Amino acid sequence: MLDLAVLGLLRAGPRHGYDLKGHLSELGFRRISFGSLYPALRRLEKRGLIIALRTNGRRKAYRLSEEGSAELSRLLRDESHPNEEDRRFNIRLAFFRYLEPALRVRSLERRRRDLIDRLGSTQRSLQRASGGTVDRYTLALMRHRVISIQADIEWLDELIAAERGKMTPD
Amino acid sequence: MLDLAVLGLLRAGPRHGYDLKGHLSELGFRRISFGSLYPALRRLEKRGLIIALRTNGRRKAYRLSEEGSAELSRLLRDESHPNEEDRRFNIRLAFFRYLEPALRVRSLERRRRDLIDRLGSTQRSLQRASGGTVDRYTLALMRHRVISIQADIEWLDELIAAERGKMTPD
DNA sequence: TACATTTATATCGAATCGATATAGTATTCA
DNA sequence: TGAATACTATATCGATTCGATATAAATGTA
Repeated sequence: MLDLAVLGLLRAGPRHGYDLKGHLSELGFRRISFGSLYPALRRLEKRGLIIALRTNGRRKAYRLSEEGSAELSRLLRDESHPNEEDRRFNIRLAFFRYLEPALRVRSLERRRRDLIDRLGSTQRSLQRASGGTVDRYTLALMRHRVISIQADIEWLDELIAAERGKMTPD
Repeated sequence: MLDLAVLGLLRAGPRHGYDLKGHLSELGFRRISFGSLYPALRRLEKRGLIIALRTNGRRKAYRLSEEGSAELSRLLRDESHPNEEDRRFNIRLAFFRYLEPALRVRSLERRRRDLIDRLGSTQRSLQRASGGTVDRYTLALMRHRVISIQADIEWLDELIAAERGKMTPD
């Protein structure tokens, strides 16, 4: 998942570790730690997906290689994750411009299906729980979760509509 | 974090691993894997916080010990996590009934402050980004994040109001 | 009876977290 | 000027968590 984020950021130009962390925070992925970021960079370098450009002093900038660019495309396209994690979808979305336009709607619709599933199961457990079995905090939590998922679905619908509008400008 | 969830669930009575996983899913924590759950159970058992009740066959049920109950209280009270993870707050909320009532509002207000901080920094990076530097997907992501955080804050305000209303029923 | 599904525990390597160490560079301000 | 403080930057460590997979008993069903 970090691999995806790192490759995505480097697509726009070379950056060093600390810099990447800053940009990840800006994008909303605040909780990615250096303890995963630096190992990820070495991992990607070893696989030849990124190339270290030694700059002044200790600072090491990395740039995306050809293979790295190909791997980024592959990760963005990747449909092997049914019921993908929220964070992973968000990262993919942040680099959607690097995904072939034709695959974008497909990807958004898959996400929509996942959320609809999740909404269903959350609503079912809420119904089971409403029979007086759970306390008010748990109930509040479950209700809020339903509302959040619904809001996410509506937002996705807007994204899908916008994407369709762009595809067939009639 | 899993420790908190496991202790919280066992507070209500003995359960075995698979059962715990099911209840965690019901509560909305769907992505907790057996690869973390079973090690967590052994960890907690070794610390004497839970006690294995060997039932029929391979099935192992666990019950909360006195020390486990104390540790649960400690974890629920715990204020050593500034800017706590979303999931962790949600787990704490799910077991709020085991937190001393006087500390509940405090805890909710701390969460509110965290979210206000987060809203501020998200809005600031959105503003920086609105200067035409980022693509529409990233922008959509950032805007949605702002709206989600605002919704979370409003929901928290309801919880706080309800909690206050319960405290001073005049 | 034979087969599939569900329940249940377990393990493994890899990824990630959270805390901490280290050190160079900038800023502040007495 | 020099000392203290904050920020930039990379790195490492142990513990936790993930995701995939293995195994097998119990249960459903054709």
